[in-house]
Formats: sequence, structure tokens, C-alpha cells
Amino acid sequence: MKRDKPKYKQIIDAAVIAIAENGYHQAQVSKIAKQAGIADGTIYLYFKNKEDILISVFEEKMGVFIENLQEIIKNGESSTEKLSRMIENHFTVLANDRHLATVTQLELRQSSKELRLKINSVLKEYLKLLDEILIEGMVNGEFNPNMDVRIARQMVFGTIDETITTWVMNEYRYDLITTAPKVTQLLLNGIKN
Amino acid sequence: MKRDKPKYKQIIDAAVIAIAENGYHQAQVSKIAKQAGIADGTIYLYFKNKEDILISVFEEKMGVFIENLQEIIKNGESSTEKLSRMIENHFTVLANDRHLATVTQLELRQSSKELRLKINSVLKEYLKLLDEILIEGMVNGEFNPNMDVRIARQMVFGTIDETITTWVMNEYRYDLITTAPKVTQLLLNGIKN
Amino acid sequence: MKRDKPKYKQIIDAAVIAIAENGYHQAQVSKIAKQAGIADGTIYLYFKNKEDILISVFEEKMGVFIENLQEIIKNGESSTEKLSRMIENHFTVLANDRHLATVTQLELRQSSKELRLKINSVLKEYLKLLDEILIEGMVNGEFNPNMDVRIARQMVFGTIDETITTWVMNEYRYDLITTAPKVTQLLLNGIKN
Amino acid sequence: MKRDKPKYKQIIDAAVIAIAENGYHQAQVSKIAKQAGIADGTIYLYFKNKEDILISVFEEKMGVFIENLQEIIKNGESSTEKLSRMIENHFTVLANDRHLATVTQLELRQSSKELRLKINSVLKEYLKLLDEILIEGMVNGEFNPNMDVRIARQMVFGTIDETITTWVMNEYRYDLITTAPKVTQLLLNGIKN
DNA sequence: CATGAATGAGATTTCATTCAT
DNA sequence: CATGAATGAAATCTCATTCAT
Repeated sequence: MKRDKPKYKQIIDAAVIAIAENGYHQAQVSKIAKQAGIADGTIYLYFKNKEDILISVFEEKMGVFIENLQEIIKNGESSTEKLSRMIENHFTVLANDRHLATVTQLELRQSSKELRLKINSVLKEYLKLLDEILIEGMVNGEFNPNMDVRIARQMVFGTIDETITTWVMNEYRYDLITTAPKVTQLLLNGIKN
Repeated sequence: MKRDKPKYKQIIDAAVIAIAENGYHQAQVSKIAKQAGIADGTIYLYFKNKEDILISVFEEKMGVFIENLQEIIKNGESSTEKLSRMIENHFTVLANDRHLATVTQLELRQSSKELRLKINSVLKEYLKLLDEILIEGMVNGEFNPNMDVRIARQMVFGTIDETITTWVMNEYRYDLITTAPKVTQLLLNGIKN
Repeated sequence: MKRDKPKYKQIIDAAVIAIAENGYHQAQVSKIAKQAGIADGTIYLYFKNKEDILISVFEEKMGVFIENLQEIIKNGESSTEKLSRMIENHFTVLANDRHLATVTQLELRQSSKELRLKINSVLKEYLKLLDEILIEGMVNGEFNPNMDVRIARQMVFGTIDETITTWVMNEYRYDLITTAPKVTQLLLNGIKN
Repeated sequence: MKRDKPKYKQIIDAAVIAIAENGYHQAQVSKIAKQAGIADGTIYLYFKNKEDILISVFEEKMGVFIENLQEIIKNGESSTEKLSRMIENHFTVLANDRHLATVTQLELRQSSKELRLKINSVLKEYLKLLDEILIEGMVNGEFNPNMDVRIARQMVFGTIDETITTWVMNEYRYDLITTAPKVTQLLLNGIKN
């Protein structure tokens, strides 16, 4: 399996750094290779083409979010706690990896519509877990049982996304993690029963 | 004033159509010129460069949102009503101009970080008006006076944005305008006192 | 019409020279452009891609052969004379343009099978005229009426082609034009009645 | 001697198949190695480089033609019969190995001028035997004693070559072997005394 | 004011060959 | 003898912008 070889992850990480430091369109394959300390051609032993690198970056990194969220869902007591810890986790992971935050919130969005559609399908898994939490809360009485789940999900994710993007655009000037509880509070107000 | 000449608006509208129909990266200056029925070179008599066209597209179109919002603020009775009508207006304008919706929600986001930063500064005026509504509501007791305005604003705008983007990505399959009240309801729950 | 503009022929001629002097695979678009005294990009205002240049080279140059042959067929008295003058013309044109001879006999054959198939369809028109001469001669009793026209044509063209290719491979060391009558004589012996 | 080891021939045969099935430019060293069931690097224990493989393909396969022709010369009664049997043999060998026919008539000609010059020098031995037959016939009165041997040889070989190439290009649609006598007849007419 | 032909910089990807194991 | 992962040079084509008419 290619993605188990050390160079696979090495290239993924190099891509994140190269994109964060140079911008999406200035992160040429040669720059990624250089950052990874390998030859240009070696990239193509592990990835079909440049787009494949970018999708893989998203898959690998989004994988962390998904795994964490699955853990949270498994261990959380109430739906409220699960949602709260999901937001906290999302903020924490990106606050602790500014390169990754820049890449996911700003740079990767410059990709073509085709690439973004693929990225979106990766994202869907994450959103499905979010839906699980919301529906559970609606059933057990923690959240408003009459709300439209899709819209609630869009509110939760849209707010998280906008909050983090603004933080990145403001060049990480303020502490992101401490805003998490406030974001959580507002969102919970919106959806609680 | 350049922007009062007929060809100025003609090019702006041509750009929206060209981008919506071809996608951001396939909307070459020559295509915009052709759509506008003028020569490539003529574009440069009205715009400094391609980026200038795109920023102007955003400025002009966002201008409609801002004017409408100013009107809403002037005429609205309560803060709650103002916020409600702002969301309704935002949804209505884009639901009625799918070309514009595609361009603002999907295509223009493929632009470079630099361009997006400029677009964001245009957006700021709109967000400042939103802040006005929120602060007014906090002062007059309609909204939670202890909430963080910035976060509340990000929730409102992030939710609107995410909702519309999803609608565009789903190829306008459902009716956007009728979801506005549900979105408003959730957001008001979140911020109300 | 693109092929009437002066730059069209200018590029075709530059391509012949660039290919003859550098070889097929070393005749990069940039070399052709330089030889033509224009910018690389200008090539693409006149040709769809590199392959299009090469096909056009063949079409334009083969056009001369075809036109000459049509003239010969129109004015020639006997089939024997027509065949004789066709061979003479073929040898003369290439003997007088060694660049072209190198390109058609050696370099262009390195092109991909796809390109060669296209080149072949251009060639077919020439071979159809040759067939006309042969059939006419079979009907009027100058040539053997029982021979297989396809094979006769392949003999005539194969011999011409092999003769000229050998001459080019031997770096034009001997006089090509004076061998024409001998070639003609042998071929006529082969097919005469 | 390298060419006596089993892997030598194994690679040669793999090359013919790989080229015939994939085309000259798509027959990468790695494909040839895979076809031969060995590792890429192993190729370089038996051949200096890729060009060396291709020349060797031609040498080995042309060797069959040469051996057969030597046999024919040794056993044939008249020059006419020898020529006749040479043509028949040439057609038969290629008609019975379509992979080889495709490779020699179409694919290998896409090689660089340099490679083709080397291939030609391999071909020379075959052509020298053909010259022998022609000269013998001129001396013993079977062939026209006044003809130019070089041109006669080019006619014979050019006709054979063109005939077979056309057959390959037409995707072996008709029977090649039965055309041999007709080709022979026309050629003999051309050179007989 | 308007035109549109011409410019030219710049990046992805392939594949023959090597060499440490 | 054999392997196969790694190398890195090299070329087509696009498109924003200019400027002579």
C-alpha cells in the first residue's frame, strides 16, 4: 500500500508546507519535491498527478478530524457535550497547525471546481457525523426537535468555517481556541430545545 | 467617471456571465470581451487589469446588497425584523440571479489569496452594517447583551454563506427562498436575549 | 483564411528548415518560431498544435506535387510520357530542395503512427493520380492490361521513394536528377505491354 | 557470448511484442522488461541502452532473412528463380509474424535518424545478397546487362517494402502471400533481358 | 476611443538509466 | 546475477497585456 510508505506522508506534509508558504498557485511540484527532499519525478511514484497530491492532503488531514469526531461521539455523554467537544477539537487542531489552517481555509479553495467537488465528498463524511449528533440531540430532547437538520448542520459548519477563516485572514492575531466556547454557546442557543 | 460610462457596466455584466458559464479559470479576458461585444484591448481602457474587473464585479454587485441593507436598517422597526429582512434579502437577490450566485459562491473563491483579501475588504462594509443591527439589538434588549459581536456576526454571515453555497453546489435543486425563515429562526434563537 | 496570411507560409517554411537542420525530435516549437522570426505563442495563432504544423507542412508541400502532376496529366500525350514526367518531376522537386527531401524522406517518418496516418491520407490523393495514369495506359494498350494496378502503383511509388531515401541517406552524394531516366526505364519495362 | 544466453532472446522477443502492441513511443523499457518477466535493471545487463535493444531486434530478425536468402542463393538454379524465391520468402516470413511486420514496417521507422542509419547498415548485408543475384543475372543473360544495379536493387527492395507496408497499414486485410507472384512478375519484367 | 495581432514567461509530467541492496 | 526505487532533464501550450494602426 502506497500510503503506508514513509515517503507518502513525507510528500503530503511537504505539500502542506509548500502551499502554506508559497500559496496554492505558487506551490509547484518542484517546490513540493524540494521541500520533501526528493526528486520531482519521485512524486509521481506515489501520486498520479498534482491534483492527486492535493486531494490526498485533504483526505489525510480530514481523516484526523473524522477519527477524532468518531472518538468524541463514542465517548461523549450528551449530544450537547459531543457538539461542544467537536467544535473544540476542530478549533484546536487548526490552531495548533497554522500551515494546515492556511491551506484548508484559504489556499485549497483556489482549486478548480472539479477538485473542490472531490474535496467536498471527503468533507461529507465529516458532515454526516455532525448530522448524527444533531439528530441524536433532537431525539433525546436536548435540541429543538422541530428544526431542519440540514440547516442546523449548515449553521454549525458555516459558523465554524467562517470563524476559522476570519482568524486565518487576520493572520492568527488573536487566540482561536479561547473563542471556541463562545462559538459553542451561540450555536447551542440556536439549536437547543 | 469611468463607472458611469455604459461600457463599464457592460463589461461587468459580461464578466459575470462569462465566469458563470465557463468557470473562473476558463473566463479569459478574451471571452469576457467577446461576451461584451468589444475588443480585448478595449477592456483595458476601463479596467487596469483582470483582477480589477473581478474586484469591480464584486463591488458593483455587493453594492446592491449594501444599498438594500441600508434601506432595511432605515425602515425596519426592530432589530429582529431588520436581521430577518437582511437574511431574506440576501437569499432573494441570489436566488433570483443564479449566474451571480455561482460567481460569488463558487467561482470567485478560486481567485488568489490576494484577490480574496481585497474582496473581503469590500465585504467589510456589508458586515459593518450587520454589526450595527447586532449591536443595536444588544443595546435595546432584543439580543443577548453579553455575546461577542464578532462571533455573532461570523455565525450569521457564515450560516448565510454556507447555506447558499450548498444550494449552488446542489445545482439549485431546492427552493432557496423558502429556507430563509428557518435559517432566520435558528440564528435568532442563537442570539436572542 | 489563415493559410493565405503571409505568416502561415512563413511558419511552414521555418518548420521545414528547423526540422531538416535539427531533426524531427529536436525541432522544438521554440526553434521553429525563432527560425520564423516570431514569438513562440504566435505559432498558436496559426496552428492548433505542433502536430498541426507538421501535417500542414506535408499538405502544403505535397500540394505542389499534386498540382504539378495534375498539370502533367492534362498536358501529357501518352501514358508513358505522363509517367515519365511524373517521376522526373518528383525527383526534380526534391533534388532542388534538400531540406524538404530530408524532411519528407527521413524526419517526418519519425512522427507517431497517428500523424503518419494523417500524412498518408494526404498522400492518397497523389497516388490516386498515379493510378489514373496507370489505368489509362492499361486501357490504351501502353501498359500491360492484365497487371494488378495496386501492385503496379506500389512498385512505382516504392521505387521512387526508396531511390530518393537512399540518395538522402547517402547525403546527396550523387546527382539525383540524372538517375530519373534510368528509374523510369526500369519501371516502364516492368509495366509496359 | 551474451546473445547465447536465454535472457537475451527473451528480451528481444519481448521487445517485438511490446512495440507491436503498444507502438514505438509507448514501448518503454519498463514495458519490455515486464513483458520479458524480468526487472527493468536486468535489461541493462544484456544491452547497453534502449537503442541497443532495437538494433539487436533488427539484427536478430534480419538474420533470419539473410540466412534464408543465403540458402536460396546456394540452392537456386537460375537468377530468376533466386529472385522469385527471395521475394516469396520475404513475404512469407512477415505474413506469418504480424507482430514483426508491424514492428519493422511501421514502428521501428519512428526511431531517430541515427538509429535508422544503423538499422540501414544491418540491412546492407541483405541488399548485398540481392545485388549478387542481380549481377549474376546480368552476367548470365537473364537480366538486362545494361541496367544500373543500384537502381534495380532499389526497385526490387522499394517495391517489396512498399507492398508490405501497405499491407500492414491496411491491417492485414488481404492475403499477402498470394500477391508475391504478381510482385515478382512485375519486377522481373522490369529487369529481364 | 477602439482594435486585435503579437508577445513570452512559466509548469507538469515522462522515462531512460543508475546503483545500493 | 538480479532487483526496482529513485533520479532529473526537457518541451508544449496558454493567456494577460501591449501598442501600432
